[in-house]
Amino acid sequence: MSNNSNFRPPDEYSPESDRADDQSNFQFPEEYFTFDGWLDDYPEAFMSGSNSIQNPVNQGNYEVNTSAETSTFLHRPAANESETVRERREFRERYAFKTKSEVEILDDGYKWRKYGKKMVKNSPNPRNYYRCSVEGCPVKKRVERDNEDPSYVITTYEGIHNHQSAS
DNA sequence: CGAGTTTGACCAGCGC
DNA sequence: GCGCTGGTCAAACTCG
Repeated sequence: MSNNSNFRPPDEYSPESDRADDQSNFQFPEEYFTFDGWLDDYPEAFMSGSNSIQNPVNQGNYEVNTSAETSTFLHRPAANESETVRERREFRERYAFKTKSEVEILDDGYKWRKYGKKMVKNSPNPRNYYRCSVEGCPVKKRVERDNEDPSYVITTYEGIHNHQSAS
């Protein structure tokens, strides 16, 4: 089991190994990190090529590949004036990643319990809903395959963990 | 037997 | 209202 207090991005996974503590077969995918969210606050750090960005969701650090060729933003936030405070807050607590992976169960250092699955419009792929299995922790995530390129998995985190990495 | 998953039903928000 | 859509519930089921 890992006791890493920092968030570990979902790409820290290899199809050969689905255990958090078994890194023997670990290898980064060629394009291993993309991220969404907080375009207002993070583009400079992102574009400057720094290797680490503070994760606004849980205050951990992501180790990121910030090269322009391999990084893209997903779901640019609506930047209209009518955006309400509530909408803005909701957005800030939501964070999405696109990861090249053959499997959808990505080990990110937390333990998740699946609670739903849904076909979504305009996509042949189902969306899966997970909740952090730590009691009282409000964090949820959604996992679905990229409609455009099914070799990618899009993981959307929502909420802030009220505990350190579990499992 | 307990924990997690599956799956259809249910619900709430939104646009018409 | 009404229907569509996305999100959640929960009973039944599976698996270790």
